[in-house]
Order: sequence, then C-alpha cells, then structure tokens
Amino acid sequence: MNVQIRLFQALADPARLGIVETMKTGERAVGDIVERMNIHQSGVSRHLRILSEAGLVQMRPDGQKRLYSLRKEAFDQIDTWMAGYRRHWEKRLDRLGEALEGRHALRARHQEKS
Amino acid sequence: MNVQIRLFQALADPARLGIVETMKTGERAVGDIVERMNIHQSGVSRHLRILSEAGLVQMRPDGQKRLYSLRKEAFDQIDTWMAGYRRHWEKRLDRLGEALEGRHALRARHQEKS
DNA sequence: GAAATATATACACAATAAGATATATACATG
DNA sequence: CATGTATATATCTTATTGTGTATATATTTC
Repeated sequence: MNVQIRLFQALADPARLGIVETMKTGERAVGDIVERMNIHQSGVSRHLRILSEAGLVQMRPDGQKRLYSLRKEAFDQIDTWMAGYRRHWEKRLDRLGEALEGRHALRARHQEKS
Repeated sequence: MNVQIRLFQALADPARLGIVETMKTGERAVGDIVERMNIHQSGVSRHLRILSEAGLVQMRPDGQKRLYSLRKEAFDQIDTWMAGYRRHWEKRLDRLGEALEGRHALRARHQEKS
C-alpha cells in the first residue's frame, strides 16, 4: 500500500507525466527529453531521479549518454492495486447479472429497497 | 492526457489514498471516514472535494449525512491510460515469442545487435 | 590531458498544498 | 423555531515541491 503512493506521487506532476509519455515507445536519452519538454536540463534530471526512485524508470549508460526507459513492473503494481477495487464492482455486476436473469430475484429486490 | 493528471494528483496523497481505501467496499459517510483516519473533519471534507473534482468519488445525500463512494469510471480512465503503455510491452513480448519459436530468427538477431 | 559534450547535484526562491481552528450551512427532532 | 448533529468552507501557518542558476562529475575526442 505504501508502494503505490510513490508511484502516484511520481505521476502526479505534469512534467513527469510528460516525460513518461516521451518514453512510451522506448528508451530516451536525457537530452532528447530536455528538447521535447519545456524544462531545463537540471529539472529533467531531478524528475528522472524521482521517477527512478519510484521504480517507474530504469537507466542504462550508453557512452556519455544515459538512456532511460519505463519499467513494466511499476505498471504491474498499479494494476495489482486497481485489481483490489475492480473485484468489488465485478461482484456487484455478478449480482446484477443474476437479478437480470431472474435468479435470486427476491434478494435483488430486497437490496433495491435499502 | 490532462484527465489522468488529476486522478494521479488526487491519489498522490497518503490521506486521500487511505480515504479511497476506506470506500473500497462501498459507501461511507464522512463521519465514518473521520473516525477511521487520523485527520480532522475539515481536512477529510477538503480531501473529499479534491477526490470528487478528480472524478474519483460521487456523493449521495442521506438525511443529514452524505455518503461517498468510488466511481468506476475513474478506474476505467486509469486503465485506458495504462493500456497505451501495455501495448508496447506486448509487442515486444510478441517479438520475443517469435524469436524463441525460431520464426523470424534473422530479424530478431538483427534487432539484438542495434 | 585539455576542451567539449552529457548528465547530476547544490542552493535559493516562489508557489502549492496540507493541517488545525474557527465559523457557516444544511438537515432533523423535539 | 430552537437545539443538536453532520458536513463544508475560510483563514492562517507550515512544510513540501518545482524551477532556475551555477557548479560538479563523467565520458569522449583531439
């Protein structure tokens, strides 16, 4: 539960969300990101550190450049978090389905009242 | 793209993430949330407004109480956002799968180099 | 090994946001 | 309609965070 907070905090900044978007299709050097964003190099560097500490990106040196890319595991964690919520809607949908099919009709009608 | 930022910003605060968790299993009155969280009533109220403006929760008056609950649509939006990223990993996995099966072996080996 | 290129860090400043206290609004009940 | 209960808002204070400038570190090239 403490894990996701860092992920959400990392994604909660417009600049960082833009940086993430820049890496959508693959690795990007810091300089490429600086060009595309309207932020100074130092800022991009700091944002990348936050994204890195949140586990959202990884880095691979390439000569004097550093190539950043997204980490699938971070997205998996968000998925896992959301799955805990989806479950409840699915349960409700199941009950709705049963009601529509005429099964458990009494219980369904009873819940409608409360 | 501007939509998700609000969602992430709303979820980026520990108190709000806790409030969301409180509503995991269904509706909650403001007072119930105040009891469970260690924040003053005014703070909870303000957090609920932020969650509401982000589209994460909805409200339904019940006498003098107000019952808040999660909005499935918000989670759908996050899913949609993430789907755009998953697509790329799936493509890569497909290519990996092809390579492992020996199909398109030449192309796979070529990409390995670059 | 000096200059150039690429990236990270330190620091100061401004803007934002969270928290508490006090107050306002809305509904319910006698 | 006065009182109590439930929630929202206004205001102040404090802490956090993003941004830019300047500087440090690392790598390549001549």
